[in-house]
Amino acid sequence: MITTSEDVARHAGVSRATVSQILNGRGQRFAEATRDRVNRAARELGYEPSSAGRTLARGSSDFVIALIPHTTFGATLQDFFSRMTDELAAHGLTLVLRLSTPSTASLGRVIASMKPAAVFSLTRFTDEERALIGDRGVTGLDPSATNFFDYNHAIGLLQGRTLIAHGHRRLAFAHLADARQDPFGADREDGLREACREAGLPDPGSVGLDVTPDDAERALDELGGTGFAVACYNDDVATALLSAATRRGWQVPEDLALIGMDHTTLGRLTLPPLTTIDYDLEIAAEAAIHGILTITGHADTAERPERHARLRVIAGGSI
Amino acid sequence: MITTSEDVARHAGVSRATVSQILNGRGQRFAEATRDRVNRAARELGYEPSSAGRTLARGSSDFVIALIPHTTFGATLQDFFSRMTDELAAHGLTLVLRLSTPSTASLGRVIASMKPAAVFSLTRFTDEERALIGDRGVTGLDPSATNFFDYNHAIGLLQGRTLIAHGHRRLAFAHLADARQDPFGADREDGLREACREAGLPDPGSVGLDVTPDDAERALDELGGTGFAVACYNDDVATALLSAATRRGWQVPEDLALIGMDHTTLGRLTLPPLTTIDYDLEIAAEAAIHGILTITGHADTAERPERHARLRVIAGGSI
DNA sequence: CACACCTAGTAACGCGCGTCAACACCATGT
DNA sequence: ACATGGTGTTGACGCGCGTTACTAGGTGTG
Repeated sequence: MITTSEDVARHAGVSRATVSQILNGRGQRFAEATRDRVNRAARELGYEPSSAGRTLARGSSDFVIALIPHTTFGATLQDFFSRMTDELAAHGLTLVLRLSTPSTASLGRVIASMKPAAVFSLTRFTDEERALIGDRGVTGLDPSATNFFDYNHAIGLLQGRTLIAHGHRRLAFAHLADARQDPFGADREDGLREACREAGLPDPGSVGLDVTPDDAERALDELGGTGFAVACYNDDVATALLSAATRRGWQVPEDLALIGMDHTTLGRLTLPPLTTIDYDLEIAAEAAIHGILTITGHADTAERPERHARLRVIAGGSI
Repeated sequence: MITTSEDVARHAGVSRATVSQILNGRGQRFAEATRDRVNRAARELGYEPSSAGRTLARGSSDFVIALIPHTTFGATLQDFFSRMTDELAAHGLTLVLRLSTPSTASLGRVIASMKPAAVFSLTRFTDEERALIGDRGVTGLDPSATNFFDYNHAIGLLQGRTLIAHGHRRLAFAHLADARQDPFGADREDGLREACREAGLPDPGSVGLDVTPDDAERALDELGGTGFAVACYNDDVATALLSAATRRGWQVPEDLALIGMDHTTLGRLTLPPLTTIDYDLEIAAEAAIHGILTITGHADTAERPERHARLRVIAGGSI
């Protein structure tokens, strides 16, 4: 049931070497009739080269490992990876997803055994991870390698500027308490801090919370009363704070202003609806894809997508 | 930088065949001293067998492909797959995640080239998928193969019984309108229908909606007025309906009763908090893992986890 | 006619590994 | 002295593929 290049060769009446070359782009050297015969045979037999054989012969596989952050994997991220999967597949690369676990041992084993063409992560590699990848002779791609998809600073900055433009002057950033869930938090808070500096405001405060009624209330206490404008790690955090504030009888945005991030569907359902930031993953995906194709030597054109992050403020009623 | 079994052999002063056998459990036949030398050498050199070589020699790889449904990939599912990753790794299997795309072509290519030990899916394979997998001589595992993790019928049933126990008599099921996002909907509605039959009630109604304010309102209209008790596909759907009902001035649960599913954090934040169902993925994970180990011939013990779904109703204020 | 030079295609090798028949060695029995 | 039976180890093969040196046949050139 499994078709090998040998089968294709026999079926086309040529040698295996011929098949291999024709199917791998080195086909100019052959007569057009032969090319056609081979291509047709491959198609008719449903031939799909064995990844293992190919890997062995070439020294590295066609797999690209994407580390997926331990954060909610909503529709946006799904589309992102879905897009990447298709685009890379068009270049013969197979995207494979791995949950990024705290223990790097498992990642090390996978990299060593898989010999991926590249390792990709939306979050910055830890030093451990970087070492692991480098040691195996694999190239990694993370936001630090290119600024194309490091929008997190820009996100915090935009949140800050938006709040400030609305006249808010006491700013704070709300993280997710669980650090694993908060992979982009530090960068975003950085951005917020920069916005404060620009406006001559003191550095923003910082709280961390779980998305639960109780912990949101605690976070409100930690913040220290009303009058704050909070840039939230994401819409879930904003929703939790909004809910706690409402229960407490605070008016949003008068007593507490909130700006979220992600433009989630649930964020549109609150009262007031959240003001939030929309993040164009389309462009980020393009950048990531281009980066990977470059690394793996598949980049067809030298042109690189120069467009920058397209962040949009989605007006709600929470600031 | 890459260590091969040849290196290990040289370092331990034995042949490659010896290394291979000792490292693959066929080591009883060797002297203990030799075993130790080989194991130590492998450890010192950080040897990790090449997946490609192994695959080629054995005919099938150590990869297990998990198709992840096109639905929100929240903390629960993450934990589920995280657990599977670790557990399978302990048996030498590498779990690899793939987004399940509508087009099966891509999946076919991946299966053909990867020769996975198994393909796993939380949702039932489509006929296309099943054919694809079978043709390549790969075994698949989906809920239909074992009832261990097909809890969806049970979920709908429990939602129905719970609503009925609270005195509700006009029931309906609320799907997500986007079929891709609603992979478990049909099974759950089935369960709800059974609950209605049990109680001698007419078949439940059925609506589909997007999680947006406007579409939730439309769904309320489609339902046809107040007095319904709605079993929702998940907490997001319930939240959308709750939000729309509140905006419309309906009282929950008096005018509209809602029961969700998933016990999401955001569902705890609404007013009233959602009554919902909690799903013990731990047990489902065990079942799935056991299934895969059986398929791949790695099952160490014949004992199979006999425990059944542990579904719990989480009391809120919405029914 | 000898020679160089293309064109079209192939034989042969090695990638890293698992497997198994075969072998060397030694102790035991006859 | 030789056969017998372990025990411990290895040589050699093949998995499917990409690659390279090479051959066979044709086409000019001096």
